[in-house]
Amino acid sequence: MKHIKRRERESSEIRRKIIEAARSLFLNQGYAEVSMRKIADQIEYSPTTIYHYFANKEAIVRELLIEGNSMFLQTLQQRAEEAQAAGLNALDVLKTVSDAYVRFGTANPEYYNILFISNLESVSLISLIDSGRFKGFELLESGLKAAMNDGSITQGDERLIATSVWSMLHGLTSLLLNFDFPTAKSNDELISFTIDTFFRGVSR
Amino acid sequence: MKHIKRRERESSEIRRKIIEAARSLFLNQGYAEVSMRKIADQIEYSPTTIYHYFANKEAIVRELLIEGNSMFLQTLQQRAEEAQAAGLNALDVLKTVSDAYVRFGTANPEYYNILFISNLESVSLISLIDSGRFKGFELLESGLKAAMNDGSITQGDERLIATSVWSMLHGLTSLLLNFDFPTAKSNDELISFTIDTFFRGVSR
Amino acid sequence: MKHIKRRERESSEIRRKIIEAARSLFLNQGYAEVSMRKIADQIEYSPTTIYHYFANKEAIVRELLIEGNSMFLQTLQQRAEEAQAAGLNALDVLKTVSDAYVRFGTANPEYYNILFISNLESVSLISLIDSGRFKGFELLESGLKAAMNDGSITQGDERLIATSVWSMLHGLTSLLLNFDFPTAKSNDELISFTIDTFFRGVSR
Amino acid sequence: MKHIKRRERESSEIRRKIIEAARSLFLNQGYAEVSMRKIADQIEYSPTTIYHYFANKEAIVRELLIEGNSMFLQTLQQRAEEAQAAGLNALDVLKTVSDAYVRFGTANPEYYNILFISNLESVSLISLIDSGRFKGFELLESGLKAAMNDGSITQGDERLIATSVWSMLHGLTSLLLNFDFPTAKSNDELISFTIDTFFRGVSR
DNA sequence: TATGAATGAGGGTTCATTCAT
DNA sequence: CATGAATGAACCCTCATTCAT
Repeated sequence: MKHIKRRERESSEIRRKIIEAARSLFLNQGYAEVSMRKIADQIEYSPTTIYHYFANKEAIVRELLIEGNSMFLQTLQQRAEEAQAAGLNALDVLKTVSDAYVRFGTANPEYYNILFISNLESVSLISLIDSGRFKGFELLESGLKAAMNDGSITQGDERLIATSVWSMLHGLTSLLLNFDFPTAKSNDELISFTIDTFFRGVSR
Repeated sequence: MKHIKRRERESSEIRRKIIEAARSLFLNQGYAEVSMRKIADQIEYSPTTIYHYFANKEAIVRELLIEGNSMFLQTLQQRAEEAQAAGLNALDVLKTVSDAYVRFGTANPEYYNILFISNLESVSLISLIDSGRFKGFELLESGLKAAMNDGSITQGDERLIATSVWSMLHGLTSLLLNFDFPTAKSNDELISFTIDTFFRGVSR
Repeated sequence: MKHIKRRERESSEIRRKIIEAARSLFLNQGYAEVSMRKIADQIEYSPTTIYHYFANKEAIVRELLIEGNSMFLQTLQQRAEEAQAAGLNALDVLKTVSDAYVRFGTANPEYYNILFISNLESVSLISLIDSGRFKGFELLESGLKAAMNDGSITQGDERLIATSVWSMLHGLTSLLLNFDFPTAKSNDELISFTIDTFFRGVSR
Repeated sequence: MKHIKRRERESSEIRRKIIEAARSLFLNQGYAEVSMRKIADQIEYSPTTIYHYFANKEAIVRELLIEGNSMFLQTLQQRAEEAQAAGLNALDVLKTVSDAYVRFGTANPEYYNILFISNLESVSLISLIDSGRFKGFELLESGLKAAMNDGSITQGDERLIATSVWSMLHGLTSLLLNFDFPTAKSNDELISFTIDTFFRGVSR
């Protein structure tokens, strides 16, 4: 009985509305500035109603975080597989994934920001350790290892290099999200130039 | 308030205390979590007193932003001059400045975060356009131009490259600030590895 | 609700569950801290369901009060009868009942507290006048009369003496319930000492 | 400077009003039913104002508790001293103090209830251990010891006897507070009868 | 029968801010 | 110059309860 209850509630339309409202509000105003009332107002329900679907404010962000993380990871993995299927070499696969990282972040600012801004104790803990923010990291590490093995990049500590790559990608994404650069064209250029430059730096 | 000269007010000791308390609180708790009362408590004055020195909460952040920006720029410029005085070539000067960027950011998280996190309408606007966050950028651009001229890096659009460098540096700083990496030693490694890698990518 | 006979509803299993959950919750958390939702959660039904069986929160307490009162009375009567059957004299019967009073109270804190703490207007009114909290009192009065008649205690206003005994017993119970006294052994000692002392005071 | 601030605030008239309003509300409605808003309404100030004088709701009860406790103790001590000064023997002093206990409780129901009902973690802890609810108890113990020494009551474990006396007194007070007994006259009778009876039970 | 949906009222509390002194 | 007093608005959240199904 409980399962039915839960499933029904999880697929509820209102639940969806709440999540969507929250996503857009969190994006535009930040976690602290978003109140349950604001979410309620946006979906035109009473604040109390929200508590039928989520235990508290944090639960909403947690859901968004998990959702965002899962989408993020899925996107990266898919792009990686496509690239491999297309016969790209390890280095080009890495570049493709890197590109996908930045593009996901800039295309889904609401998720990317939640993913990285969350100061929420429980959320951070869960997410960081548990919910696989590092699975994307592992993808990176294994990609690097493959590229080292096929000789396209120099040998080295793959954990260090992966962190370094991540820094670059996060910086790119973050800047693109937070500053208005002139044109979309220059964004593309910036992304590919930065990625190319970095990987040229570790290439043989 | 009327018969006090502006200079006097600005150099007041209490004003200093407010700024310092705010800086440390913003750092530890984030903008949204810091209240006027908390600042007042910390400096052991009444909340009202703060309003003698600042029109409102935002004015405090604005001041911090300006202060932080100025310190940031000064630090970068100083390091650049030192490096030039020491006879380093253009590329090494660039690397030195880059290193200084990350180190300032990680050593002064209170400023760096305010500089970049500010969702404050007026602050962001002012800061970006007005208060010269781009002066640091110009430093970068001119450094790159010099390196192109002396042939240590490849020719290219210096605006694009500067943005790219900035991305990398911001990503590094941001990650170092927001995640706990194992040891300080690995931080140093990460910084120099990333910077070296990037510049190797644009080197001849 | 209409086509169900009252008896059926009253003997429903869910009804029982509600009462039991409420009893234990009231005990552990106090009336004000217990919510319909908490009761519902405990029995794994929806809050709404409770309203099929009870008009409101107060009705639940009222029921508990009546139930507790009946159990209390029954226990006291049974002990009195047992004591008489065992051939104890009137004074010893009184002591036995007194002992039973305190033991019931400490063994069933959930009932005892509801019986005496209820600030609920309607509950208090009903209970005091209606629901026979005084039947226990009558038991006491008749026991005292018997002891006066057989000469084991001094003559006197039995209503006054009964109230006095009740005070003592309530005080004992209340203290034992609300304060943690060192050991169970000392509890027994305290009970028998107090009862003995009091009755020695009215003995011939 | 801080001391002045504090002293001024502690002697503030509004603070007094808050305490008085709270005292009467707590008495009539119980801790849980009393809200900051209700207190505020009663004194015709905004709820926020209360927070200028008390950190939170609990702090108000704590103050009442301490105040009540101190008054209670003082009353008992004073009566004990008076009795001794009047040349009463140890047993009569004990009876006088006992009488004073019940009379204080019934005359100050708001304090007595707070003193004994407080389920508040911190309040209970402090009060029970710290704030001297047991100082009254010590008074009792030393009174008993004196009476044992002068031979007016039987030898025995004074801790046990004191607890027993306390039970009786608390029971009396509690019943008198919670139930409406017919007349004031019978209250007096009940009190003296109960106390006399008990002490006759431990007399030689 | 039992429930999911929904809410208005109210809970304690914190906030930035104003104003008279 | 600094403050104490005061507040309205908002915060997250829980409550008992109703109603249609």
